[in-house]
This record gives sequence, C-alpha cells and structure tokens, in this order.
Amino acid sequence: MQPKLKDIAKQLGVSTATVSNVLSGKGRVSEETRKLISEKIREIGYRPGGPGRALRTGRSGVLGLVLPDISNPLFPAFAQAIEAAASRTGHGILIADSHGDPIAQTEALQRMIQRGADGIVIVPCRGTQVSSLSLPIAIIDSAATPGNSVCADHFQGGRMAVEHLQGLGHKRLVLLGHSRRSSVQTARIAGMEAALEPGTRADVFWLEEAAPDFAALAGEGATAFAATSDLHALTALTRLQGAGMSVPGDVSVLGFDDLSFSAQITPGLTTLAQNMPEIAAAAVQHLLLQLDEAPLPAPRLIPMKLLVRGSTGPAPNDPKQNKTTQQGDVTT
Amino acid sequence: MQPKLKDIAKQLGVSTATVSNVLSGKGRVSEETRKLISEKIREIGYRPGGPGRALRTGRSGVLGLVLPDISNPLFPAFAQAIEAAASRTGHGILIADSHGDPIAQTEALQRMIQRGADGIVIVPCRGTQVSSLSLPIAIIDSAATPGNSVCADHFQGGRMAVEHLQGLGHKRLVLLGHSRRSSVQTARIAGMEAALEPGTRADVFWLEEAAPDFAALAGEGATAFAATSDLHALTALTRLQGAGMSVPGDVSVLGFDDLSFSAQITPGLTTLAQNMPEIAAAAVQHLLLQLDEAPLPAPRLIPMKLLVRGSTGPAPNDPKQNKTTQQGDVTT
DNA sequence: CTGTTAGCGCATTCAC
DNA sequence: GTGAATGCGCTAACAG
Repeated sequence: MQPKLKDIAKQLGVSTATVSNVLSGKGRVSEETRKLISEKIREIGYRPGGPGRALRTGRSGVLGLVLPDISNPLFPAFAQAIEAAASRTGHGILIADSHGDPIAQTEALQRMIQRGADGIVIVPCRGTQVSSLSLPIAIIDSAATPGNSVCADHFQGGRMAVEHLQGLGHKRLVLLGHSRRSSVQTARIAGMEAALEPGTRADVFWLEEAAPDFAALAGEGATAFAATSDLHALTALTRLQGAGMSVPGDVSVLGFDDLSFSAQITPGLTTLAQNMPEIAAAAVQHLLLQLDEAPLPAPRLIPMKLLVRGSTGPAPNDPKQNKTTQQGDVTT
Repeated sequence: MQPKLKDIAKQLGVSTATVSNVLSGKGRVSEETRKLISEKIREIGYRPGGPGRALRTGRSGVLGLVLPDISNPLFPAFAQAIEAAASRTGHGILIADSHGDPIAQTEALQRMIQRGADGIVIVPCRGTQVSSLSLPIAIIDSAATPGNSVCADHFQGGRMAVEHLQGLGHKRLVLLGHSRRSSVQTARIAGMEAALEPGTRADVFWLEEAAPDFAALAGEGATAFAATSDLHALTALTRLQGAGMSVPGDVSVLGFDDLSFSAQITPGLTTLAQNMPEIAAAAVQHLLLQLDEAPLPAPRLIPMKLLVRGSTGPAPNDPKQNKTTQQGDVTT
C-alpha cells in the first residue's frame, strides 16, 4: 500500500490540508511545519496519487497522442520528441493507434477523454476532419489541413530539395511519392514542382499506383531521384546500386525525414529533416495555452532542414560543376 | 461538460446505483429499466470517467510502458504490438523513455505508479536490475536477465542465422554486433557461435569498439555477414554494394528484427524477426494475471522466425549448392 | 497560520 | 429490484 496524504498527516499530528498546502506551496504554512512535513515526505517517499488529484482538480497531468500508424518509421523520433516536451512540463503521454481508420480514430479520442486526458495531440488519418471536442486539441498534419496547429513546412522542404538538386546541375529529375492521398506527400511534391527552373524536367511517380523501373529511368537520362520519404529513397538507392550504378557518381538520391538508417548507409542519404523537437514543443505548448484559457495560438509552420550527405552530388557531364562530396553532414 | 452518472440518474428518475449496475452488469436490475438506461446512455454518449472509477476501484485501466530508447527503430513494431494487446483488454498505454539512464528509469517507474498505472511493461536499461515494486511488472529483456518475464529467444535466433548461412555453404563468416554490453546482442552472437560447425570460421566485431572494413573482409575470403541488427546489416550491405560487390552473388548479408526498411531494399534483407504480437500479448497477460492475484507466470521464451529474402544466397564456388533465390519471403 | 468540512465521479455495501 | 448512504485520495473553501 502506497502512503496516503492522510498517513502523513496522522503521523505528524497535522491536518491533511496542511500537508496538501506544503505539496502545492499554495496556502500559508509556517516555515517550521513546512520543513517537518517535507522531511517526512522525502523520508517515506510519498507522492500524491494521480486519480484523487485528477478527480478533485479536473486535471490528470496526462496528454493523449493519437497516431494513424505507430509502426511508421517516423514515429520513434516523433514520439520521443513529444514525450520529452510533455515531460518537461510534468505531463505523461497516453498513446493510441488509429490504424488509419477514421472510426478507430474517433474511438481513440473518446477513450482519451474518458481516461481524463488534459489535451490531445493528434496526427489525423488521411482525409479526416477532426471535429472539435470539449478539450484542447493540437492537430499535426499539413498546412493545408483545416484546423492544423503545427507542422513542418513540407512545401518549403520540397522546394529546398529541388533547389539543392538543381544547384548541383541536375536537369532531369524523378519525383517519387507513395500516395497522392497523403496531404504531406502532395505538399512535398508540390513544393518540388514549384522550384523547378525552366529547362528542368521532372517526372512524378506515385509508387502506390505504379512502381517504375528506377534503373531504366536512369538509363533514359534521369540523373536525380527525389523521394518524399527516406524509405523510398532507400528503395531507389539500393536498386540503383544493385544495378551497378554509382551513387552519387551516376545518379543522385534524396529523401525526406532523416529516418534512423539514413545516416548509416553508404553513401549517407541526403534528406530533408523535420525539426521534431520544435514541432513537439509547439504542439504541447498549443495544448497548455488552451488549458490556460489563452486564445487559440496561430498555426505554426516549422521550416525543414536540408541535411547534405553523400547520396547527392554534381550531375554527370556538367562541366560547370566542380563541387566535391563533403565529409559528414552539412546543414543548410 | 461531459455527462455524469448522476445526470443520467436524474433525467430518468432512478438512482446512480442503478445506472452503475447497468454499466457493470453486476447488480440485479429489471430488464425494463435496463433497456431504458442503456438507451439513454447511448443517446447522450455517456462514458464513465476514468478518474472517478480509478479512485473507487483502485484500477485505472492504464498500463505503463517504460523503454530505454523510444527512438530505437525496433520501437514502432513493439509499441504497436503492446498497444494492440492492451487495447484488446480495454487498457490504455502510458509511455516513458528512460534514455538508457537508470535514474531516469526509476523516476519513470515512480511516475507511472503515481499516475495510477495498473501494471508496467519495462524494457530495462542495460545492466539495470529492476527492484520489485508494489504493482505488477513485466520485464522484457533477454533470457539471462534475472526476473525476465518474456522475450524473444535471441540465442536460438543466432543459431538459426548461422545454420541458414552454413546451409548455403558459407564457411567464412563475419559476425557483427554493436555493443557487448547489450545482453540481447551477446545472446544473439552466442547463439551464432554455438551453431558453428567444425570447418567454419567466424570473426566477431563489435562496431562500437572498432569498425571493420567490410569490403576488405570480403576480399580476404569472408562470404557472409551476420549482424545482430538489420541496421548494421544495411550498413554492411550498402557498403559492399557500393564497393561493387554483388549481394548475394559475391557475399550474403543477414540481419535481425525485420526493421521497416528490410523488405523495401534490393535485395530484400534476410532477417530473424521477433514475434512481436506474441511477446506483447505475453507481457500484457503477465501483468493481468498478476492483477488477478494469480501465481507469477513462468518466464516465456518466444522463438524467432527466419525470413529468407534476397540478401542471402549460396556461397560462391560451392559446387554442392544449387539453390536459387526465392521470390518473396520464405519463412522457416 | 492551521484544522474542519465538503465534494470531485463513481461503485459498492446495505436497507427498503 | 431499487435507492440512500458511504468512501476511494485529494484540494479548495471556509472556520478557528
């Protein structure tokens, strides 16, 4: 049995209210008894129990995190960042997986409310409109999503990707997305296309619909592949390497999200990384501000960051270029 | 304001006890009023609030999950499996990251207790002995860890890895671990070594201590690389491919854990996968049994599964072998 | 400055 | 078969 507030009070001959005051630092307590009580608290390692406190104050100190796919390789970095941001303010994180199913998502939200979550961070399923609830919500999706609270600037990330490639002299690009139903991926591709200079050609493939033959594309003159995810960039890279092409000698490859393996492979994968700590911090702050009845903060767009590694290099047969591959990461 | 039990009772002119009885299905309630009440409950979408229930029953319906590194690429599959297993019994999951720090780990455990977790699944930090607590605990580490509740059979996985390679005619192996302080990795390497037949040579490298030149090793006669993680297998594979070697033509590569990218690359990575759903289910069941005051279940060892993909093939210059690479996954 | 009291939402006695 | 009363652990008002 964990010690209760009452136990402390009884052992010291004071009232539970006084002990509670010491814990919260709110009421007025003499320095003397304060010392005495805090001493005792440390001694027996007392911690105020969550449920009792939650019932009384209406705050559980727990935030919900609802995701469409926990097994997404981007999830670890994201969950870690959210957990860290929440920990910093003394909050716990309750997770749920909606498996991309809007019904499961609604159910998950209800369960978080039921469990007493103080607020919910949600990465919505594709095409889902999160109806407003009776507690603070932070939506992380893409800038185009109505009600979006925070997200990486996927469009600008796409621009930077193509600018980087064009800066290296590439004029024939292949843009790789997985699903055009993903608002994040369409934003990235749109950004890529927006950065296209006259004279640069770019072909878009949605892998969900049709898988192109990467080596054949390279054979037809494409010199750079830009994927909306490192996962697909890796698929392209290994396939090209396996077909005997040199990366980045013959062809450059670029991805998004700086997944766990991206720095581990040879050559290292040039990628556009989301600033997870900042996104997470913004999402949590978004929630806490709402809890304090502050006005709803404006949506935030967090810039993406280009991590130049070894997988991108000068386009072959481009006399203007003489850049060399750098050692390690170079950030822009 | 969410509807309360009292609201329902008042609107229907019954007592809160009756409503509660309907919810739990425990007390005796006439079929008539039961219909009436459950109708009302559905109508206004009432859900019993967690904190109140937790306070009264001592059960929160929430399980804690404490991990040494949320950003580990194995985490998504693991978290998803735990979440699914917990959901199946109506439980929520509270996550915490100990960042490999024993002090943070203890702190995380205390916070879960404080928050009212009914039990905790923990993957301990290296070398940490989890002291027994006042609530159910399930430890997932390696069979050698005292108090271990469930884990994959890493040793057997290691055996299978080497047996698979030897079966393909490989006689010069390179075994790759990251850290010898990891009990999981040492178990896998030990299993690999235990399966060595006379005449097979295997060199072990711990990448944390010294990074070998993979291509040079292959040049000296090694024909197969077995890593304790797909991440390091991928490092080896891309480096070998980049050096112009053919996988699996010249050299085979094998990993562990079937990470997200393993099936996506070319060639697909042959790997030993943990049965996450079963491990997760066992861990959760371990907790629930303890909650029911059942005797502590015996530790469980879950077998690992060999997923044969394209990265392993017959050893070169081995006339006895004539196996061909299979299409897709072949499980053993 | 400190103690007493009441009640957060719910499940469980025990009378009726 | 149903309702009134009680208390889980805690904090916020209010008395003292």
